[in-house]
Amino acid sequence: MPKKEPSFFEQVFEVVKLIPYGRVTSYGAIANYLGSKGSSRMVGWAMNASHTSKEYIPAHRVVNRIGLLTGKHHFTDPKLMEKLLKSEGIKVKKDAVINFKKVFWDPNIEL
DNA sequence: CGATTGACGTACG
DNA sequence: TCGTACGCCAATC
Repeated sequence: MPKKEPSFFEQVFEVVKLIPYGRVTSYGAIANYLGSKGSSRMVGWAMNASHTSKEYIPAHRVVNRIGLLTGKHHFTDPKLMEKLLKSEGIKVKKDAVINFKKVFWDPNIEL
């Protein structure tokens, strides 16, 4: 009975999948885009559920507001997150995104 | 159905 | 400037 309804997660997934190559965004930005600004924790929850999602969610492009890779430990391999980001031209140093402000992608503005 | 959790963010001391 | 406390809201146990 594949009766799935549009849940909070799907909205987060959609936005995350819309993140362009070589760009990153923050949990708060997504939460704000969904209208629930302040509920940044929900975005984190959604990402956790992304593992169960049928579609691939580039969660490595989502970091916290300071550009810190707080969610790297939730990946199959912690170093995978940095590797993917570096692979997209994003420099990562000590679990932090370099030039975060420059590569930051805000759905509220871009969309 | 109530309590707990959670990959954040902001406020306050 | 740094550390701690609280709020957000939905999902899971």
